[in-house]
Amino acid sequence: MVEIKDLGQHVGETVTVAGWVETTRSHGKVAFVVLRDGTGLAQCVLVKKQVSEATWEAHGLATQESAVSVTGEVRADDRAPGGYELGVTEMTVTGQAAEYPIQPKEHGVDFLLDHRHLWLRSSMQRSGLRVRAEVEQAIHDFFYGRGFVRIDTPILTGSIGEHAGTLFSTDYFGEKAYLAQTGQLYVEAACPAFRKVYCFGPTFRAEKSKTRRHLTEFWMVEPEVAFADSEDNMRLQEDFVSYLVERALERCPEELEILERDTSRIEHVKPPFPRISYTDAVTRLQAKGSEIQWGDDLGAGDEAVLTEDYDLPVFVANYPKEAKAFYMKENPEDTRTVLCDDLLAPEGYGEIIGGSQREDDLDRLLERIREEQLPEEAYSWYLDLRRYGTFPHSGFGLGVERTVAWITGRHHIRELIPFPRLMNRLFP
RNA sequence: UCCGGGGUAGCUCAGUUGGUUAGAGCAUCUGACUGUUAAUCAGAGGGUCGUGGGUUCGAGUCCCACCCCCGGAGCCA
Repeated sequence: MVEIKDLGQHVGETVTVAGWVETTRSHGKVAFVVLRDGTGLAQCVLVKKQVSEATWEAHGLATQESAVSVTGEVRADDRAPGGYELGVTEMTVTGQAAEYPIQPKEHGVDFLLDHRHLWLRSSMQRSGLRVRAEVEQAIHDFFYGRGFVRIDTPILTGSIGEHAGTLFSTDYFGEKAYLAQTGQLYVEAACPAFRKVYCFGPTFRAEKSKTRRHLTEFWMVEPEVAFADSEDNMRLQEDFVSYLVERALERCPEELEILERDTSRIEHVKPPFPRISYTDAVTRLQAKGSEIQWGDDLGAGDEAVLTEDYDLPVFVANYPKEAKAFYMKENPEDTRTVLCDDLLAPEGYGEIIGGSQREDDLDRLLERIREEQLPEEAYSWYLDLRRYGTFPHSGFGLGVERTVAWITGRHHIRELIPFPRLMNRLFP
């Protein structure tokens, strides 16, 4: 059996391909079947006089998305999508499809999400998910190439990452367990073992967010580097994000074209990215008429205003302590703030990275845990990391779906994960 | 949780100041056609107008309550 992507190497030969019917067009004595096999599309041409009765009848049974097996001669033809077509000698329907719910036309989002298991077959969805897969591979390649060790962190966890209110809880043999909302604390623990580590997996947030940027289950990659400060951290981030964009451009040009992505918007994404401090950002926003006060976290509108001046992702660094998580290191140059950064993607895609230098001083970390009224016992093992050879270290988390949404130019991140979990959607 | 929009055929939608038997396109089925590109043409079947109540001679349309969906805010990646 031949894969459709290789048809060009078999011109003049008789081959067999198998796949699913995208559309059929019948004309009485000649019929066209467009076949998708997962590697490409091929137009199959049936001429009534030249095929058996069984094969001619098979085209009538080949309803949209039926699985079929087709044998025929490969020939080059400009009229065929892809440039090659199959002059059919034999076709059999191996899995006839019932009336297919998704038609080649506009559908509502709710309907499509109800049929996500079928929607995956559509060309835009195939393209978006293929870019996702490429970006995920690029993530591994980037870190592997730089000597990082991958650490798989637990999904079921007893300790808490950041804020208790946004955790999913579940019963764990009579005890309460939480679905991880970050692997960070665990990669910090692995840092003294391997120096440079990262985790990559699903994370869970029970936030009641209904926006195009939110999922309750999303994938995050979180590197952690020993002896790296906040500046080193941002340099790693811009190198990393640039590499992901470059890989998608290099290896998914067809997918980006199907997605109608204007690639000129991302082709120049290369280090360095602009950096502004939180304090400067507030001044700038106030000059533009924002009501924001120093100490407030940046709202979605503020982020949009800040990014509109750039066509690169923008770092906003050193937020007020109160707006950020307990584990971030105090900024020695302005103790109201912490050494951290958010990376805001252009074109309104929002925050794709949150990173920071970690607090490595035991007493200050303890103080912050108490200030935030977090359960101290649950963090005893995390505090041990400061007791036994504490060291400066930094890391960040990059949201895969938001990043891929930006790279592909898709409006909503739910299209960039195979089976999105949203506030009101647990099926399929 | 708050603000805004919406729910009519399998799907996407139209439906006038309340008025006879609720429409269109696509999909499905039947027929015609030897080169289509979301083929075209002719015909057919297909409806609990989100749910419950109310006003009215008469409600898809007006009123009340509830359910569900979408978008945004907050929160975050």
